[in-house]
Amino acid sequence: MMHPQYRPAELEKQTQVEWEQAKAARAIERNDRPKYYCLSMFPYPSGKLHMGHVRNYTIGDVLSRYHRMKGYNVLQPMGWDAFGLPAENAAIANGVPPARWTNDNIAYMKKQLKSLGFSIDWERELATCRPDYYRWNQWLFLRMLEKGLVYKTTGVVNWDPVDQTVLANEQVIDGRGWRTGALVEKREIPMFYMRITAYADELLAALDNLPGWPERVKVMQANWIGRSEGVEVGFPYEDGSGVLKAFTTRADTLMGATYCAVAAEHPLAAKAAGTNRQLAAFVEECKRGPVMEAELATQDKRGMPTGLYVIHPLSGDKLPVWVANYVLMGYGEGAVMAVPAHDQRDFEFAIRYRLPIKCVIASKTGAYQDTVSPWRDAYAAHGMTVNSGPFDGLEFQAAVDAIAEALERKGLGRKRVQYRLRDWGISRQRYWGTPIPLIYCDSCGDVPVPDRQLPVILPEDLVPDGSGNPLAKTAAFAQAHCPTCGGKARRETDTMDTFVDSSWYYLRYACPDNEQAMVDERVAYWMRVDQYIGGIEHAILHLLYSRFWTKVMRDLGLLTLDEPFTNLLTQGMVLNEIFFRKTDTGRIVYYNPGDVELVTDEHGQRIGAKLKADGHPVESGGVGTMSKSKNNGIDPQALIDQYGADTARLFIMFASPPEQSLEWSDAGVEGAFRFLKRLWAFVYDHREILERESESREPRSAYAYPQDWDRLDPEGAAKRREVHAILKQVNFDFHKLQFNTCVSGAMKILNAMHNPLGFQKVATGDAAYVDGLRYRRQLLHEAMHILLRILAPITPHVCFHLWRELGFGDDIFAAPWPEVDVAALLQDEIELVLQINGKLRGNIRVPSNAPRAVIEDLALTSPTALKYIAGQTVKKVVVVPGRLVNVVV
RNA sequence: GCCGGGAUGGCGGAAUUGGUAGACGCACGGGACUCAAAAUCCCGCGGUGGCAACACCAUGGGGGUUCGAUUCCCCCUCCCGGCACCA
Repeated sequence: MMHPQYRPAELEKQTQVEWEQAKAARAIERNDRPKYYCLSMFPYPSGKLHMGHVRNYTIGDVLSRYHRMKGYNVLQPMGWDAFGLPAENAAIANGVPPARWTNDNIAYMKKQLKSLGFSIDWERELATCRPDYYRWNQWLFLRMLEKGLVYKTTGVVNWDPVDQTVLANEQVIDGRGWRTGALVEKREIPMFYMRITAYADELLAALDNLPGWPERVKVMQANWIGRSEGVEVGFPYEDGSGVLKAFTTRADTLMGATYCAVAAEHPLAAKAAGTNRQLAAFVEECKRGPVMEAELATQDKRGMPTGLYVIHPLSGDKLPVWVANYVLMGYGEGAVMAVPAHDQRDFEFAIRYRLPIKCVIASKTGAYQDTVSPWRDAYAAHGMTVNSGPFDGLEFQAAVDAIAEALERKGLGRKRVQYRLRDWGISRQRYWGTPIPLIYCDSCGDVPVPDRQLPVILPEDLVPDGSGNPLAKTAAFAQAHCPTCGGKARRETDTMDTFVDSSWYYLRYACPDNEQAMVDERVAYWMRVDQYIGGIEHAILHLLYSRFWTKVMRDLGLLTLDEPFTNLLTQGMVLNEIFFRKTDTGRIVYYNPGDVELVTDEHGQRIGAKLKADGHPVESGGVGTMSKSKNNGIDPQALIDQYGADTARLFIMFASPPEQSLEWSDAGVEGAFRFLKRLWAFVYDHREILERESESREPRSAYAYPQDWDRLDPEGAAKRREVHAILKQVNFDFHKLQFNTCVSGAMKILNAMHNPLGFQKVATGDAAYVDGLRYRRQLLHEAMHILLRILAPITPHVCFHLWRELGFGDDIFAAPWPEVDVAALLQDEIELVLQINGKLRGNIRVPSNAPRAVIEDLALTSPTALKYIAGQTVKKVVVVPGRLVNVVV
């Protein structure tokens, strides 16, 4: 018996249990149909799902279910990005080991994901904090070490002197440690790096082979890699003891170089500081420097002479070498040739320290030649070389070529490509991560842990207290035997960056149970990921590292892929309004939108907002991403509890297209709920007709269109045309991933079915009427058949249930995707828009197959056209087939 | 500063990619049902003028191409995102 009311709570629960028992989402490798790997970025198990997760995974589930119905063999897996800092912070706060906190969170969030009805193959679940996963981080690390793709060198970290611990950038607030408030120092410690720069060229070039990625992500990656072509110039030291190397993209200005500048960390600076106390103090000050990158860009250009000189490679002039705070050690050679006339930074520096300025590039108008003064700027644009001896009179490229060639002849330079991208430092002085598999022996040195000793197990019972790394204090972990000599040795206590974990998890879903190998032939079956869905915040690092990792594994012979993700969808943020009040003391207090009521005028236009609790006004701070600090979050669980998963999914998919930001609206949620109630009530009201119609059909022909549709009455035929036109549009929109209009299409079909058996010509007892009724029932049956299927990926529970309730079949997700009956779209007569001079003036009806001349004739002789043409001559008639006629007079 | 993306009713958003601007939903107004309210259902709903038929205006602002522009081109304003002493 069908219940008259839509009651999502029990319906969804019951449906989920059935799906789980039937293993409906299980993915099995098979070759009888194309595969579709649909991947959503796995969550960090922070405690409970937030709205961003719900949106992300709803998009993934809609695509998965849609493709299943389209006949694809779909894999939709889920796992946990389970290592990382928050677990350690929770441990510090609550005294619970990170492992337990993490596992509890995973259990809770998994339950939440299930309650949303996502068709996830849980048999493939993985968590990066489990040894059977992270052992392969260690294993591949060792392979990369063997290949020279991992190396060890010193790196700079943020050091909290009170806690004696390393801080992540986000733990440094205004230059102080987040817990202790102590001034953070920069420290140099040995760290492991992955040589991502070796792949810079390929990572950049291959972006062109990713048509399924959003343009902005590709641009962001390209900027991050930051390729620039230039020339490396050697400036011999005055005493002949060596050469100072500098990289420049403006070799055409080399003849205008009047000094050289090096970074504070440059060896030359250290050398000069050895004999110069003042300089040593300055170098120290620069090294400490501002922590925030933004401050770096705004600070004054300052410097100090080293007292050392270099020789200009082409002119032979003697140039002073300065230490300057605007030169970065991390880019190029950590040294620049300074051309004040043609570089704004060098210009400001030269003005400040009264260094010579020499113009060697003339502007097109010749205006920028010799005149240089403190109140004008450097001329940084390209131009013609002047004052450059043998290189005079050349345009940019010619000048660069000539100068590079001259340098090369002297062995003091060559053309070179420089990248902004730096190698990836993966060492973290943290507990909750993958142990780096290395052992330090006093007699044998750095010894990699042999494969047979993998995994290096991370102890799970430690409780960090915020000071230092607990691994280092745990003898059972830190003490080890040297694999080579067997003597006493120390184990590496640093762990890996969690970006390592997420760089290859999508491969492991294909073979999570393989204990013998990192990947196997099932990876070849499922990869590449056909659709990847996640937040734009991962546009650079995660996606770049994953691409890098894939290429490394390819070069190690483990994969045959070049790229991991074919199509990428970056979903928009979930926003909500921000409400606040300023207290007397000027402090801002935020109020949750759920506790705020809008005040409207008599036209329903909002004029303000007030707090429900006290009725006093609150101010609106516009909309912003849902966050704890702004107190504008909506708990998905409360939403599911109140309305059910289908309503939550429907609202999220309907409110805006997936790539755009989504503004929360309680009224919108109500609207989505109302639609599902209306759908339920409609099915309830027509269930008997529909069931009877189902029974009258051969099961096999349930999806095929009968041949006798032409006996449908004209009004019914129009409705049927409308349904199929909507279906056509919905198919197009699903293909575009524009789900909001897919929902609107479903709504339109229900609206079109309003009063489905109503006739204009009511002739009771008339045989024609009875016959007509039969076709109307058939039309209703077909429309519901289509409606439920296009809505099923979005609101699976209710559609699954109604499908069965109406006797359409046992499992809607085993039904094929509905196809447009092109015959339904045909009409004898069509309506064209009639324009006069491009302005809409009316409509004309023409036979659908009318030739152009007939259409023109009908248009020109129509009463509307005659009225507007009156007395004027027709210059031209534009006919757009099937759309409009434009008469130009 | 450089790069990228936007701006459409009171609101979220449509417009088959150059062809009826405002689909669908929300909000609001009117009506039906009800003793009443909620729920539900029906009708209306960009602006201005008009009793009306209808006319004019309207896709951030200004110009252009075109029979026709939300869509293409140029300039400007504002908003969002990324990068940023990158030599």
